[in-house]
Amino acid sequence: MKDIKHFLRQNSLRPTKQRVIIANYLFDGVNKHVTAETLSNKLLKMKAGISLATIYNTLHDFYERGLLKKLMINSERIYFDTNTEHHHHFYSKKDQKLIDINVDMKVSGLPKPPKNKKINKIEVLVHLDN
Amino acid sequence: MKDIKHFLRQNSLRPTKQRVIIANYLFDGVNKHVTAETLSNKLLKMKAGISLATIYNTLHDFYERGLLKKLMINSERIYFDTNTEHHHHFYSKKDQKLIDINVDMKVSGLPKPPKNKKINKIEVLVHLDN
DNA sequence: TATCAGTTTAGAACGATTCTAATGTATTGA
DNA sequence: TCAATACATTAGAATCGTTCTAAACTGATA
Repeated sequence: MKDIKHFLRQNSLRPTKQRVIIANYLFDGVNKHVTAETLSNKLLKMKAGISLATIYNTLHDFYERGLLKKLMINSERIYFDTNTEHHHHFYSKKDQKLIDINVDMKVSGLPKPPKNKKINKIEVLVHLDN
Repeated sequence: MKDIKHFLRQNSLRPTKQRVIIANYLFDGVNKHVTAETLSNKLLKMKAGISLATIYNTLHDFYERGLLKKLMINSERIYFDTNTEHHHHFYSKKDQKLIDINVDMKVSGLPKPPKNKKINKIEVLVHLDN
C-alpha cells in the first residue's frame, strides 16, 4: 500500500519489503496484541518469510517510534499493543489473551507518590479467572 | 529461629538450613520485593553460600505455599512480594523499585468481563516518572 | 542410627531475546 | 540513471534469566 510506505517514511523508517508487510498487518485498523512469536506465526501463514531477527528489530523500531506500546503482562514474553492510546486490559492467563478496555475508568483513593516522584501513568490489569 | 522452623513445617516444608536462612530474611516483618538476583546478593552479603538453584527452588516453593506473591512488572525478571494481601504498587522503572500501596483503592467504570469469564483480581500499577 | 524421601547443588539445558558480521537494498545526488 | 553509501535483513552465535538433571547430602522416621 502507498499509505503504509508514506506512514513508515513519516516515522523515519525506510519502507522495506519486510516493514511494509508487518506494518500492513499490524496497522490494518484492527487493534492487536502480538508477541514476536505470534507475529512470526501470522507471517508464516501469510507466506511472508521474514526472519525472527527482523521481526524483533521491526517491533523494536515501531515501539521506539511510538507506534506500538509494550505491555508487561508476564515474564515469559513481551507483548506489543497496536493501540497506543492510554487504556487498560482484561487478561486471561488460561487463554493467554488480552482484551482492551477502552472505556474510561477511574482509580480513586490513590495515595501521594513518594517525594520527588511524579505519577507517569496508571495501568489497570483485570485478571480473569485462570 | 525456632519460630521459622515451625512456620516452615506448618507449610509442609522441611526446615533445612537454606530455607531457614531465606525465610528468616524474607519474613522478618518488613515486607520486601525480591528477585532471585537481589535475594542472592543479599544472601552473599550475609555470607550465606546458597546456590542460585536453591534460591529459585525456595522462591518457587514459598510461592506455591502462598507465602509469596508473584508480580508481573517487567519482562526482564520475576519479582516476588512478601506481602500476600491484595494490594497495588508504585513502580519506578528508573530505580527498578516497587513500593506497596496499602490503602484501599477503588476502580470505577469497569466494563463487564467477556461472556463466561469472571473477574479474578484487579491489579493497579502506578508508574512513576521514568 | 539406618533408611529413605526430600533437598541442595554444579553445571547443562532451555527459550526468549539480542548481537554479530556478512549480504542485500533503499536512497542520494551527480 | 547509476554508483556510492547508509541503512536493513539475516542466519546463526551469544546472552541472560530461569529450569532441569542427576549426583551428593540431610532431616525425619522408626
